Amino acid sequence: MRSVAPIADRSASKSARTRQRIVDAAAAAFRRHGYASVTLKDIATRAGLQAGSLYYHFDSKEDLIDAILSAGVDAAITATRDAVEALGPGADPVARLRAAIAAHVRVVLSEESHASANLRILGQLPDAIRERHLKQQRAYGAFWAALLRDAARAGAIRDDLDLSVVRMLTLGALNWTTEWYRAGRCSPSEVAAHAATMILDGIVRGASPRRRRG
Amino acid sequence: MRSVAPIADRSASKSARTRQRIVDAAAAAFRRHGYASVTLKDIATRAGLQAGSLYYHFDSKEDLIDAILSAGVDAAITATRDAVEALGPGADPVARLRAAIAAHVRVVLSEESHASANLRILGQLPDAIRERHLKQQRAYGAFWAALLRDAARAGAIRDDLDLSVVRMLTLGALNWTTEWYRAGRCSPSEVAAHAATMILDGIVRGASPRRRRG
DNA sequence: ACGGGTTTCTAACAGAGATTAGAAACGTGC
DNA sequence: GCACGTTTCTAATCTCTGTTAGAAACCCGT
Repeated sequence: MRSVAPIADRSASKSARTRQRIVDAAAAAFRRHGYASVTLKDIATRAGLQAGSLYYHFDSKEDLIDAILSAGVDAAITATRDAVEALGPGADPVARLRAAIAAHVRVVLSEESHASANLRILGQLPDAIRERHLKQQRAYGAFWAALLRDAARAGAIRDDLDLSVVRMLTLGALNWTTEWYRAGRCSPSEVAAHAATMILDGIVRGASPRRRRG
Repeated sequence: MRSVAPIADRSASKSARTRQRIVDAAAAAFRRHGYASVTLKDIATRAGLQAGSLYYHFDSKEDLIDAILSAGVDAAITATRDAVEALGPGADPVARLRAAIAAHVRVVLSEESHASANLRILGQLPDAIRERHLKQQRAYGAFWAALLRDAARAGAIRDDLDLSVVRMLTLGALNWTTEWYRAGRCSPSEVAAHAATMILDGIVRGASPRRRRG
């Protein structure tokens, strides 16, 4: 029997800790090599186990993927919403957008969260798995749509734009960072700042009024 | 023996035409399903052949991938450079950027070119294959770097930005369109226009001086 | 030290996919 | 109608991966 497997903390059962180790190993492998080239043997080795032992913790490879996908989107949702809400209820909608952009970049580039592995393999999953997680992703998309809508209603956004296209382009710029960002040359925060400037104010010289961060 | 296989046109040998059919089928499959979930049998079926017959035209699956990758980056390079050069030598550097953005989006969203398949599978390839094509991709990156550098030298770009970060964020926004764009709701040109506006001028209301297209 | 539940290992199986060799079919100039 | 080079098919091989069953090792309270 498999244990109930709550989120693993220090006091958790051995099983829960091993399970977490497996998820981490898998996420790390996926982040580096994509979905299909990673084998259960790879994951097990990284986690210090034999391939067959994974089946004590997960019913199948798909089950393992599911765990990572959920954790990843969850991390993004939580991080972004917290960052926005930390500004308080009456905050400037552009400042809220800036906070969301920064939070998204940070979580996507962090190694601990599984958001990066998530993005990396999203496009590679069999349709069956992807559909199982569509709802969660839609929720995240709706969150961003609301951010943009509020900003537009406040008159902060130019009115010649289709907000859903803007949203996809924005998230694209942010998500793609996982493909090229390597620690060292510049920090995730710097990337986030660049992204916010570019998306909100544009790269062309010529003052757009809002430049300071909230 | 395999024939020399030039680019296939109508007058080409039967072999060359079949080869092209295979490449097209493979690119279409990759664009839809990613790299590893596409089997040689799938590709062969789409091309109207048996799996084994592919080996008359390609030495291996990797060889086939290589053909698609080269064609894809080639298409992007050609399309973008042509669009920029069509503006003439003395064109406004921001207009050149706008043209490059539009051309990149168009080629990436076109079904015929293999650029979309290319992007889709880039992150999923075994390292060996990817490294073989790094040089070509670097060349494309250098082209964009030059576009941005010229614009910056002309004083058209705000000076608080790291241009290589801007470049990656920009290409990210454009490349990610392959993940969400579906024909119907709006045209690739509209997406391109939104991307250019967002990247160059920002989405926040408040006049940035350059809005008209070249 | 013992016993029972928990966790991991070992050694297999089944299926799929890339690849190959050789046979068949095709097409074309004579 | 034939011979020969080209193109495709068929059937088999070989390797790899997910998966499973059962044996071993581990852990811990008594």
